[in-house]
Formats: sequence, C-alpha cells, structure tokens
Amino acid sequence: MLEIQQLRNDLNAVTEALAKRGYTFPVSAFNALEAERKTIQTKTQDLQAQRNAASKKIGHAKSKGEDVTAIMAEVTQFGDELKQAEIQLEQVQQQLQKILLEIPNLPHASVPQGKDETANVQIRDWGTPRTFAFAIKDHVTIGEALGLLDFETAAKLSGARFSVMKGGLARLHRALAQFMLDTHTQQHGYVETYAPYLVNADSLRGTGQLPKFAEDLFTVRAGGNATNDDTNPPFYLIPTAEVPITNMVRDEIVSLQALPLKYVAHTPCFRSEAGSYGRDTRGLIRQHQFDKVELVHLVHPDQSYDALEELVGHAEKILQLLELPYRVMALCTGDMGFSAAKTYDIEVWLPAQNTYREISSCSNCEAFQARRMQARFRNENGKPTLLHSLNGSGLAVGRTLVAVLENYQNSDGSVTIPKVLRTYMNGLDKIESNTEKQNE
RNA sequence: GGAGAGAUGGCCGAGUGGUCGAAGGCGCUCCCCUGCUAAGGGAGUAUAGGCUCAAAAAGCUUAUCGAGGGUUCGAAUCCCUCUCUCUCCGCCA
Repeated sequence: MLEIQQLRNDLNAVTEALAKRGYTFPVSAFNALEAERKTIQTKTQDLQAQRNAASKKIGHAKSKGEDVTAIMAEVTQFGDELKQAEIQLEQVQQQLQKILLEIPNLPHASVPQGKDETANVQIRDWGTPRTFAFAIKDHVTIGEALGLLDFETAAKLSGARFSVMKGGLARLHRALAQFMLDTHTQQHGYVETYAPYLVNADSLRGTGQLPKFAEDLFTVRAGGNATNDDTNPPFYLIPTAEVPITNMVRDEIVSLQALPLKYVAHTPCFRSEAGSYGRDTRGLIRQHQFDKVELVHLVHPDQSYDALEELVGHAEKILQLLELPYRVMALCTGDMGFSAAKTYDIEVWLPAQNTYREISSCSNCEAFQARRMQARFRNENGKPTLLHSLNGSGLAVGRTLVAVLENYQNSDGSVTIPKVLRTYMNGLDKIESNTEKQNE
C-alpha cells in the first residue's frame, strides 16, 4: 500500500511511476473521492465536536443539579445529520481504501524499465553448464525410469499438477530442504521458524495477495462443507511462507535493537495456478503443492537495499554449494510482483530445457507490506516507524530437485548425488533404479 | 465438546454512564542535588487521522480501553455478536 499523503501531494509522479509497470492509476476517480472525503470529513468532525461540547455541558449542569432540557434539545436537532455524515464518510473512506489496496508498489529508481520478461537484465552468472556425451533426458523421464516419480498416482489421489515421490527421490527432496535450512541457520544467521500453513485473510492482505489475487489461492473451511456466510470465514492455504512469516510482525512495534530480523522457514506452498493452464503442464515445475525454503528480512529502512543484496547472495550460495549453474536477473518494471519495489530472480540451468528457469525470487518490498500490516519499529528518536520487508526463496525445493536430476544425470539412468547432500543421504552417492529397496 | 474467568497505554494495574486519552506504579527521557556510585527531588512520556498553512512551527479538531454492532445528549463502563487468552472436565496427535 502506498502512503495516501504521497498521492495527495504528488499524484503525477506516482501515476508516472505506476505507468512504468503497466498500471493505470484511476486519477479522476481518486480525485473525486478525495474531494468528497475532505468535505464530508470536515463536516463530520465539526458536528462531532459540537456534540462532544454539548454533552460535556450536560454533564457539568447535571452535576450541579441544573436543568438540561434546553441543551438536550439542541443536540437532538443535529443528531440525524451527524449520523448521516458518519455513514457517508465511512463509505467514501472504504472506496478510497479499496483503491489504495489495489495499487502495486512503486518501482525503485534502479529497476530497469520494460514491459515484460524480455526486458529483464542479467546481473551476473555463475558456473558453466555441463556438456553431455549422451542423449539427455528431462527430470520426468529420469524420475519415472527410476520408478521413484509418479504423476499418474498423484492424479488419482488429487488431480493434475500433483506428484508422488518415493524412496531415494523423496529422500533427496527432504535432503535438499534440510541442507538449505542448515546452511541458512548455521552460516547466514537466520532464525529457523515453524508457522501455520493455514492463515486468515488479514495476513494475506498484509503481504498483498488479497484483495487482488484471490483466484490464485486455495481456501479451506472447518467442517468440510462449504458455506459462504461471514460467521464462518475461510482459512487460506499459504501460497508461500512469506505470508505467515512476514505477518508475524503485523500490528507490532519491535525495538531498534532487535533489527534486523532474519527468518527462514521450510513449508509447503499451495497455488491454484489459475491463468497458467497449459503452461509447464509436464513435470514438477509448476505444481499446486510444492515445498520451498523461504527467507524473510525485516529491517531498518536505511538498510533494506543492502539487505536485498545479502539475501540474493544467501540464495545463490545454495546453488554454488550444489554446483548448479545459474544467472541472476534484475526484473524490469513490467515483470515485477505486486508488492515489490525491486526484485532479483535467480534462474538455474536446466539442460533438458536448454535454458535457465526461475528457482528463486528475491524482493525488497520497502514499506509497502509494512504499511498494510502496521509493522513498525521504534527508531533512534523513539518514534514508531514502518519497517522494510524483504523475502526470497532460498530455494524452491521442487525446482531444485529438478535441477539436480537433470544436471547430475548419468548415461545409465542413475543420478549422482551432489557432494554436500551425501551426509543427508546416509552417505549414498548415487540414486539408481533399485535404490528404493536399498533404502528401506 | 461442557463449565467458568478474563482482554485497559512500552509493561503492571485502577476505573460499572458525564470535566476519562484514562488514577497509581514500573520503565524510559530531561533537569536539580551528590566528589563518583547508590539514594533523593522536579518535569515529561500513546497511536493514527483531518483542517488552517506554500512549507515548517504552531494551533484547532476527530477517532482509538480485544474486534464489530446497538442503547444514550454522552460508553472503558450497559446490551448483542465474534475473536483470542487462562482454569477445570472430556476427547485427541
């Protein structure tokens, strides 16, 4: 959410900045509402002041035992007018709030301008894609040939975009998450966190998924049977751990000494993937349910851009330790997410697709989420001040598994286990088709 | 699931219809005293808005005592709904 002051004082600059990311700000609707708000609010507060003064007089008079019928009559006169004004003000402010909640964040000055992902800018790359002396397979073929990856069973259980993993592959998946958590907690100073997978609507409003992106989410209701009344509001399955973790500071004022707060959490993520029908339908790349290790920073505003670089570095470190080639892209204005002021994507090399694919997205949201959440800290002068929030994948576990399978595949159909993961795999150095039995 | 108790400022805690944005204490800030420290004395100490103003300063003003609704000229206080916390019983991983 943007600051309404900024919209009042400098609407042109805001409109221009939003246009860069392809968002058309409803200028005339906003101006009309603002004018209306000003008139009604002044009137309302005026009447409230009158009422308060009169009520106070009544109190005084009564305590002295004087007659109060005259003053009472006076107040009663404009009582209706006040009630009307209050209702009207409430409506106008709700409409303004609705507009505010749907405006995306302003891009930082350093963000490259562009319409879509073709305008993203490569910042650096790391590692050299391996050359294969045999015909390579994609992760689906590899996993199915090993007998450890099964989409048909998953479809029976749930439907499209789910998966079943078994044996060494399931274990490798777990090993990746463990390895990521251990690296971030032991080497990068994060606090490991376990948080709810079901959250309320306030949390999703806080991080920006609601009200605009409800169709991307799954909802859950107690009792199994869907009812739509307000007395039984739904839970939402988290689309990312960013939601519960960032919202831990919602409506809080943290001390200056506590900053920066750095949290890491390994959670499943649930996304409806509405609007991506037909895209990435094969394999583990785009699932309704996937695991992710998420990094969240809550920092002093002066430090948020340093924190962003640090955060990207932490995610990159995982790929370096796994020896997977990647590149870092600065997203352009048109490709950034709703809440982000600046975003780096990390893309990992997938040989079967002969391209780099997103495996992490690291964003500085500045005060955008904090303003929605009223997440603050006490600054150097003791004043409550909005935090800056950042989040990034460190990394998406399913996609990392895909990258390992494809980059570490062997001509005989086996997959070598990256060195750093072997302690998590009971010393195993290779996954083969009979691994399942060996492991049981 | 059943029975009961509760939610007030950074924290503790008083307040059951009127000058209450809220006593008192703790903490914190500033000042005085003291050779230093301890002790003592004094003052201050919520948040978010609106209006006036070019802006700052300042002034005026509104809202907020878990959330929402209601009664009333007036609600922290009375009524209703909800949320959360705690205690006991039952059940459960």
